[in-house]
Amino acid sequence: MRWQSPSVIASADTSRLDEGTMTVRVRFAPSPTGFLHLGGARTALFNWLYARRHGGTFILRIEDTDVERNKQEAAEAILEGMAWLGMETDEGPFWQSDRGALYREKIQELLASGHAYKCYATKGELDQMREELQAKGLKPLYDRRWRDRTDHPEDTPFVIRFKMPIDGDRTLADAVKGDVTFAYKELDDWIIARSDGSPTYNFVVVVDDIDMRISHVIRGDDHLTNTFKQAPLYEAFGKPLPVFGHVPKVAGLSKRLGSPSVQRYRDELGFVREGVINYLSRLGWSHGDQEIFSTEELVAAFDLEGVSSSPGAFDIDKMTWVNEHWLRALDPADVAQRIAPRMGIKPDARLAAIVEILQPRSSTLVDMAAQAKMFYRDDIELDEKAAKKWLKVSTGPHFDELIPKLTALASWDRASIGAVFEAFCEAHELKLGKIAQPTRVAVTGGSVSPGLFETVELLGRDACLPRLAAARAWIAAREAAQ
RNA sequence: GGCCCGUUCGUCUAGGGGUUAGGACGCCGGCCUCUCACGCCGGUAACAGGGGUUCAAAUCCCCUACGGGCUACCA
Repeated sequence: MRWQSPSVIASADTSRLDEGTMTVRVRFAPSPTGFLHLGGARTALFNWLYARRHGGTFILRIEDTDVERNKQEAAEAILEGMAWLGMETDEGPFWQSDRGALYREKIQELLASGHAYKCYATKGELDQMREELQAKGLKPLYDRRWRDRTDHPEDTPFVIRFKMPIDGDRTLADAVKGDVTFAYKELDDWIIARSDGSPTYNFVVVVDDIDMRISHVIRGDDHLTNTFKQAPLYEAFGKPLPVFGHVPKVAGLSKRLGSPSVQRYRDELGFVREGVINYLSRLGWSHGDQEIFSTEELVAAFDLEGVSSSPGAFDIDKMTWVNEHWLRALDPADVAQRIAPRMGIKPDARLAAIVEILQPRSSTLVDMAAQAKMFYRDDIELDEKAAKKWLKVSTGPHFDELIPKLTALASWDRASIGAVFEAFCEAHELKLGKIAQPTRVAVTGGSVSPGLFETVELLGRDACLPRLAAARAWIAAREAAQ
């Protein structure tokens, strides 16, 4: 509980620091300028987990005030991505574009209470002021020239600025970063409403967070300094500060290409949601040495103290490993449901059985679907290298003996099939490999596949017997050519 | 430039005065074995640098370097 240092309590709402009694209300507030990428998904996840952990409320707010840059399909993709990951929202989505009346009302309130004022300085005037300050090597902050003026020019455009404290320090107890101190002289009276009357980002965030009674603001650490602009605003409204937790952003998510959407990880790369959730949760958060977490385990274990204060890098190899784990842990019938659409078929018991033998050797659904296709082909092509190596003339007699026995099998199941091969090996004092590999090549065309007996079983009698006969013919042809 | 935040194996991280600095991914080697995988066993590899404080520093303090953020009538 590093945020409970005495110097800090004085500036924050102490009642909210008591985990036992407070009501947790958190939010994820994306701006719909792009799709939901992994970084955003992680921020959403931390909030969602925190809410679930504490029996709180998870709120979704779409920050679409910048009409120019917003795209409807982006907002929909964000919603869809969150739904896929299983992060259901308790309230919302709320759209900031619907909330203009509230913002206008709050701006008037601040004007009336004297916490904000109209600034009639023109853009040119401001530019000149900044240039002069910079020429003197000073920080280009607004000089508050209209803060205390009482005259109001007619027909002159104005912006509305918030009266920030002029000096002094502020220490905020960040739940992730610890105590952070900032000097007010670094900040100026920032604009809360533009000359067209529209409210600015830092203002609407606070209005909304107050209105939605947000108790914990868990967001990217690019907002850390914004927090010091926002804090006095809470006080101007006479409201307590929420607990802030600034999470370091994820590094290494391909900047040039833009980071891929979660949908791409799902659709093109074939990751399962359990794997994505598990990987994302562990990127920048840890719980001892544990690597594998089900969503339920995450809900039980997640806390802000385990969040690292330094940024982590995205690593596709580790994400793939986590995904492999979940792909194997999932019920085969469930996985069959997930890969069937990728293969253009309907899931059934046979596909589930195929999934089961592919689970230990698949990294992703894409990978698994590709391997499963082998079981749905009408014919095969013998791999030349494999055939040359394993379909030796000497194996001809082996096939002659095995084919009738397999043909005579009453039940085409892996145990019965295995028994045929084992009896054969015992009778001839051969290692299983001597006959398993030639058979594998005969029925699959290549030298790599899941276990032979399962493969033969699932390929089915109708596929295997003709293929064995064809391989026998191939050997005969080879013999004749010698 | 100013301010804020950060820096433990290649990567994710544990550890917060006394540890052979632990785990995981990756990589390498071995075992298992009908192939490929899975699994199991083992190996590789880190406290950014410099000063302090201390009997003792990866852990506390300061400086430097590097990385990131903020510094808009963007969000």
